[in-house]
Amino acid sequence: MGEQLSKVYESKTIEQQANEIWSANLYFHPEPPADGKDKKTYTIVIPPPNVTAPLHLGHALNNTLQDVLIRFRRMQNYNTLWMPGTDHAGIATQTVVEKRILSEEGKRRTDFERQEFVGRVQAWKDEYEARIIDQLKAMGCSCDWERTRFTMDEVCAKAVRAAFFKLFKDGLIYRGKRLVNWDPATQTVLADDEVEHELVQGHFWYLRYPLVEPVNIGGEQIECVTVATTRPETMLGDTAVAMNPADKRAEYLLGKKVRLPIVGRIIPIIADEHVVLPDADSDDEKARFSTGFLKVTPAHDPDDWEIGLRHGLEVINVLAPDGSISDKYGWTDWNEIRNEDVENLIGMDRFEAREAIIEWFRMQDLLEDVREYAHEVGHSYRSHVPIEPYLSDQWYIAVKKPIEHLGKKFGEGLIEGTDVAVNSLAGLALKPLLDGRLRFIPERYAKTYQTWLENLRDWPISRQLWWGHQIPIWSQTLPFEMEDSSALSIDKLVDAGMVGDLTDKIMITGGEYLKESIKQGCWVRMRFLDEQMVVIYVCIPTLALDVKKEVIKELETAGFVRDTDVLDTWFSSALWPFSTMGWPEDTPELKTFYPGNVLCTARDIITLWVSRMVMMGQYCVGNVPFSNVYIHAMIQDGEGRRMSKSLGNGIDPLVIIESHGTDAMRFTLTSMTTDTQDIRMPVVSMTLPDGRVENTSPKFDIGRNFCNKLWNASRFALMNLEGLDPAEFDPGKMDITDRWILSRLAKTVSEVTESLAQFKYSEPLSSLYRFFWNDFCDWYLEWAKPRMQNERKKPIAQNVLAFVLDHTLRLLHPFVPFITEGIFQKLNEIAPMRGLKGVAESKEAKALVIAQWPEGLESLMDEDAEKQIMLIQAAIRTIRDIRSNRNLPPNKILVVSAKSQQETVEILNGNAELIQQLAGVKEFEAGTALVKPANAAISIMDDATEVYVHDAVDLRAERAKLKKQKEQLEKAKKVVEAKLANENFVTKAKPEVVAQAGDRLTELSEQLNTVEKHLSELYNSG
RNA sequence: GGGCGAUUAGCUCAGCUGGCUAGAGCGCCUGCUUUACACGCAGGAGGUCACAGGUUCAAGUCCUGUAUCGCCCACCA
Repeated sequence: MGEQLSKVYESKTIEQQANEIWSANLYFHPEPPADGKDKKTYTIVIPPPNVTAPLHLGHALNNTLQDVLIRFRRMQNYNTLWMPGTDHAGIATQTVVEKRILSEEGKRRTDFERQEFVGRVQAWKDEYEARIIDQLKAMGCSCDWERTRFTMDEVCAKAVRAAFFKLFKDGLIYRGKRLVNWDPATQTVLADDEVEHELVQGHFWYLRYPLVEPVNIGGEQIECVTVATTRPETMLGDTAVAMNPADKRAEYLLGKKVRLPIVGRIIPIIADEHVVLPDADSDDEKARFSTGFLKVTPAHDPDDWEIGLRHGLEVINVLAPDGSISDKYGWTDWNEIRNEDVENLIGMDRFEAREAIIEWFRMQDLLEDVREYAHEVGHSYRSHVPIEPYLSDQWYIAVKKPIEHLGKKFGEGLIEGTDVAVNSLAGLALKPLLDGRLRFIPERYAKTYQTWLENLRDWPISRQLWWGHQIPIWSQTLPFEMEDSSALSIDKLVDAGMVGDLTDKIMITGGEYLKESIKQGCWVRMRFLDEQMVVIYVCIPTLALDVKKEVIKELETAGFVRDTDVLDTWFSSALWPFSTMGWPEDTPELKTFYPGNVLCTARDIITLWVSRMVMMGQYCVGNVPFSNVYIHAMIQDGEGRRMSKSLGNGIDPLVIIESHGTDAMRFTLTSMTTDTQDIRMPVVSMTLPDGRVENTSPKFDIGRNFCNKLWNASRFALMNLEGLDPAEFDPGKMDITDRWILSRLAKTVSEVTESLAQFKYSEPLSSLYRFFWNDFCDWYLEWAKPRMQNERKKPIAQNVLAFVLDHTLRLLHPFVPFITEGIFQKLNEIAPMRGLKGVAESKEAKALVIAQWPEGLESLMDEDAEKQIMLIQAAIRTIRDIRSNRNLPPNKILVVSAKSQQETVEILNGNAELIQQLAGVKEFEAGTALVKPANAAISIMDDATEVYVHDAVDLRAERAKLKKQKEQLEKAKKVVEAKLANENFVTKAKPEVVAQAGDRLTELSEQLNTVEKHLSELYNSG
């Protein structure tokens, strides 16, 4: 016989004890089945948290939701795997470490050797990874900790190289130009989300560009075209002037040439839809400022870059990395155009040059106008200087290129209504959505995914960082010789037999080592710079093997250099669902647990992450990585703002765990999870016992109150379960409250099971809440109290109580795992054998975490019992209402009678004891022809049952109450009558709806009659 | 600019295929040391479901428009 539950619920102790049980038994560590198959599996891979910082409340939500699913399925006997791990988060992590080193040591990244700096980041990662894993454990996450991965660990790194190699070999990785966000102050590239937009009070300068030959438009001689710009200094790199083909002036000006001021470059006037037509009255600010002529600077503006691509314009870069004007970084026509005016500008900072150029235009009378203009300008979030779009070479993945050898498996041609090939990477991700193999919950998010993929552009994957997967490519620029220089393309070379497999026909001096590297599995590609020079790229599949090390050594001896860039963080994230399982090896894990079942994440990374995982899962493994994508809400504060460090409105999950307990936190988070896109959580501060002041939310009290109630109800139950003997159970001896609570339990089981399977959280939890609190605690336990004192009734009540408690714990376990496990362990000690012999069994389990999920209780549903109890409850509420209304003290024992129709009378009399117990009534009697005692208070129930509480009359209160009731009834009756008088309603509405209205009218009439009768009696009696 | 969403009680939210006499928790009011729980028990007040039209026998629910708020994506000559 065990000790009872402690008087006070202490979350910390309970959490610790449960964690010990779970980890000692490795319950979260599934083995791939020895026989290789059969058991159904359920897999979730964690969205790996970034190692930049400890977890926040959003993580708590995200991981709680996953854990609910995993625990639910584990109890349903699935072989469940929840794969945990963390993400190296390239730029974000590198930045936080750089910041810390700068503030603590005053050093910059460039003060370190690469290896040394990476070591520093590694140290940060080790610290935060450990903290994050601890946090996840504290949150109760039932991850398979034995399989914890990190996106840059050896297993994942191998997958990254394998995937990269595969893409490279398939010709999907190429080198291309791209405008990046350049921070001239720190001289680094910034990701888009590191660019802060600030409203800047700037100017629009209107610059005149002289035409080479004047043009006559409608009798008017035009000497110049005027362009409007906010960044005049970029004009040095202009290579065209564009106008909208719909512009009236277009027919005279298109194809004409302009002499670019200062530079003297002759540039064409071209047509492009992108140009906004001028309109002084337009709502569109651009149209108001536009002259209809747009200077095109492909090297210094993203839009212009696109225009340049469309028209094959020259790209001239006039800036040095520090933001000064320079002829050294891609000013291709410098030698032809150089003149004194331009040379004067060289070396000037971009803003200095801006002034100088404006001044030049002013002097030459080419500055037509200057207008004030407020606009958003991207600034570096680090140095706060305006960012400069800067042209650079980057690695790309071709996402729309059909992959020939996948045509057989995935099909060929375009997906209907799109320009996406089925067997392109984009197609591989899009098709499963369209044919239903991939589903979003809520469904609306499928649209985000679909539009993104349909409009996808090639994926730039290189980043100029040190922290990340270094690109596994060695390259060298070499001279080459070829007779037919007009055919400079890889395809042509292949055709000419010059490249082939690249095994033995390399025509580059000293190419022997390439042969060897190819023999070792490397893949080689070429890119021709011009007619003499070619870049040779060698991709190495994996660096794990010693033999590859030798290849590398040879390559490096021969002058090849490894690319210094690293891969975009999302590249390794895209592989996460299978890199964690050991791909490219055909591991038992991969065979057993891939593809997974559900991915659970927030909507902001549907495009960045979800789509890419599907893409790479299909491409690398040949199947979608998961069939369901559950998108949960994002947590905001009470004002609807995102929780963030800078606003100081964040809530630390560890603080809540400390103050309210993990289960309370989980309860609150899941109860708030409906399919809305945001959840608001009012933030207030609280003082912890040790004096710390921290943010919290009153919302968490809901969870804490629930846990406290669960603890106490269980404590009470357990106190009454000593000596329980299932052999003493006899189904025939169950009373109506037993039948009722079992029926309610059975319904709750089916509701919870069904809605959990549909990824609902708030719904099953509120079913459980109602069942546990309102049915079980408020009614069943109260009714059971006296039975526990009765030796004859006790065994039945005990057995039902134990069964219901046992099942309630099982149902609640996915949501509040710790407290339920703790109580379950006690229940096992005090009442090890449970089950309702001949009615339902309760499968034994050493621990709740692996106990069987309730099922097959349908036979316990009992409409008769539910109907009767509902009536009894209504009667009790009516009596309680009178008591409260008439100020009858709670301890005053009442005498009550009731008048009703036969059926009701029988139910009430048959259960008089139940009414007496919970309404504080000493005598209760119902009858069809009872007369109201003169001094009785009366209340009329919905079914017109009249309840008389003796010796409690208060004429004034009575009249007021009945009068109010009468008014309400009359109003309601009128509505129903009007409905039924409407012929359209009677003929067109569904028959059951009409019948319902009819019943309702009868009920209302009866009630109203009764009320009126008593009302008139009251008046008659003075 | 494109897309997605929200607007229901003082607060945070349910209300799914139209049938509603619109619900829950918190907060508020009244009463209560009822031997599991005051993190509790019993009772109660509180809503022209953002606004304007429309469809329908019937609209919180469907359609159109307006307003306000929010998010994502693109962009900012």
